[in-house]
Amino acid sequence: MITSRDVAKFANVSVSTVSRAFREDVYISKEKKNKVLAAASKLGYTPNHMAKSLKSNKSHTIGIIITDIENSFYIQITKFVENEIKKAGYRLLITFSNEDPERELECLKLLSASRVDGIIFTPSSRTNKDFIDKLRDQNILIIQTYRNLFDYLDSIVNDDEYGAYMATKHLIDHGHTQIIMTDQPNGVKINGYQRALLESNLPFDPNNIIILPVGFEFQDNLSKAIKTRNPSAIISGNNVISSYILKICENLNRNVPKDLSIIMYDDNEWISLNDITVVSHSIERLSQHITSTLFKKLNTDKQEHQLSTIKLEPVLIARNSVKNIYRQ
Amino acid sequence: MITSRDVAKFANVSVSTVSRAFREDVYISKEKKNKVLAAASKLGYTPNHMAKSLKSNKSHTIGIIITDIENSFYIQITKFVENEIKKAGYRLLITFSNEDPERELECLKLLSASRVDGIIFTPSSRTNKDFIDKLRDQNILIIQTYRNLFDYLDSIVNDDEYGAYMATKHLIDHGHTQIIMTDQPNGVKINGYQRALLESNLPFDPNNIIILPVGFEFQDNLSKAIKTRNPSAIISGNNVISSYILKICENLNRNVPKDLSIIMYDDNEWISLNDITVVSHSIERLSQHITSTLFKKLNTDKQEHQLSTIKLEPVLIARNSVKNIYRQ
DNA sequence: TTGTAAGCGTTATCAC
DNA sequence: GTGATAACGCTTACAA
Repeated sequence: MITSRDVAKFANVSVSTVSRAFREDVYISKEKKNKVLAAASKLGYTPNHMAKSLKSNKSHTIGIIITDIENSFYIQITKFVENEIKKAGYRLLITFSNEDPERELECLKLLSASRVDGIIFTPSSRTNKDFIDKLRDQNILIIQTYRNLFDYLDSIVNDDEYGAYMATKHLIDHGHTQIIMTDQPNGVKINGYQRALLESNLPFDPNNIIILPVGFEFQDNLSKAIKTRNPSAIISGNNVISSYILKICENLNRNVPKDLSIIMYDDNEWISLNDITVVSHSIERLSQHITSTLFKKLNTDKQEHQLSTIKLEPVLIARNSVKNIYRQ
Repeated sequence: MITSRDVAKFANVSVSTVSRAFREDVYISKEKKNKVLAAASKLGYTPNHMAKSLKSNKSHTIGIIITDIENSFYIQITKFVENEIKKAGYRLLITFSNEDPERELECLKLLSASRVDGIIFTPSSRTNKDFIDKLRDQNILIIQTYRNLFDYLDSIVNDDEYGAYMATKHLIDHGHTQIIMTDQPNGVKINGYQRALLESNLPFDPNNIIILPVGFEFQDNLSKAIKTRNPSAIISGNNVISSYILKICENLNRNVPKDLSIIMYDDNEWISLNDITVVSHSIERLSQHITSTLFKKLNTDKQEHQLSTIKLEPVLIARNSVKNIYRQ
């Protein structure tokens, strides 16, 4: 392994000079700096990030826990965030929890072991509260995105309640009354759904709600609900559920929007290509709020921190997956 | 920050005992181990990965450079690989090159600074050869996937040449002669395309080839080619190009497969939902070969290493995006 | 402006 | 089985 000592020897300087050559705002002559950099390049030396962090007690690393890698929404956010934090001289350590609290704990432990300066994550549940509190005690900044499950942590979420309200309202306005609402647990979409029904004096039927972790059971329940309850419309809680719905429609031979109207959550390329109406969140906006909140706190004293809970309003993009029943 | 010293003090043992409590196959009494672990848990201590690595000169980290995060193919592979290496006690450091050699170099430097034990990457070009050679000199294992651009590096690739041959042959067998072939630079698909034409005594027209980095210029050229050359079929080199093609078809009002037949590369959910014929690679198989190659080398002496170049055969999944011109 | 040396948190080595 | 201590590669007072 090439160390700063090797470079120092090669360039005929001390190790501290080598160290100085690799940082800004530090006293070093142009001449020596160039000499060191040339030697480093010749030897293929890169400063050891771990030794650096050990000394400075700052890893300059942000950890992110992605709950669901199949959901392109999270991937997009990760891409934006990585880009932003790289500009600020940080790196991103990406882990996958798969919406499983046990794996989430593993991720948290890995990030803790890596002594990350901050963690961005979508809590799968409140299961790991104790460990999260310990991390906070150790001055690790923790930001929740997408779901706000800990009221003492910063959060940047989409206003899903309002999104669901808009979607339900849009369907009601087009004459739908039998609407199935789907989502994963721990969401607030159902509240918006209920509110819209109430406002229009429509009955709320709990059998029209499918809230389950994604997986076979979800697909099965959904498929049965479509067959037996014969709804005129479905609202999909996220990208993964969306693909279930389209699969089921194909299997049951239901045409969208002739036999069944659909509104999905989280726009993407194939949803747009399939001309499906969505509740859309701006990924850029969400990502920007995440990184700006992160760096604001990272660069100020802990005493001055105040909780920031940001809720971003979605928009409804009307395409052609909702039938107007009144014009039948 | 909680260190092993804090835990040692709390549990009334030495730091060495704390260290021993956190590893297997080492002499320590059950009693002390439990005592230490309890203290650690109470204090919220996690061993500092960086200090450990610094000492052991092993980061137990594998780096991966994802060329294109928009391409779900790479995301799937990353997911599998992460899972596998985690089982082996390693962690995955994920970086994004965006097919840009300059960013690729940044990624390589970051991974080098992190002293990863191995790197999995799809080379964007041969631009960074010098730096890659330096990394190899420093005993960092480097594996190429998807593209084999360095003949002295291990590689696990799909047989794209054969895939393109199959796709072209399939189209020819269905009566197509005007076939546009698309891909990103540095690929070998064009060779398979040419071979299939040759075998069927069809002329090879270079104007039917669009090989460019993905982006606006690509879309523009492709759109023009479809309008002016009026091909009966297109082969898409990857997921990203695939979405361009569908967008263009929509804009130009070409129905698939009535007006234009399409074969895509790399199967995924929406391609399958849209009933499009694909050249498909098994992501599981590719990932397994990557991890098994990785660990085989990681666990043996460098002297015993021999180059492994694995080429995986794809399959053609015929769906309904190719018109049979003979049956017109 | 440059060099010397201590120390970051861990583990390996060696006593006990 | 357990504890003291040196060392990993780097940064940073402090000295020169």
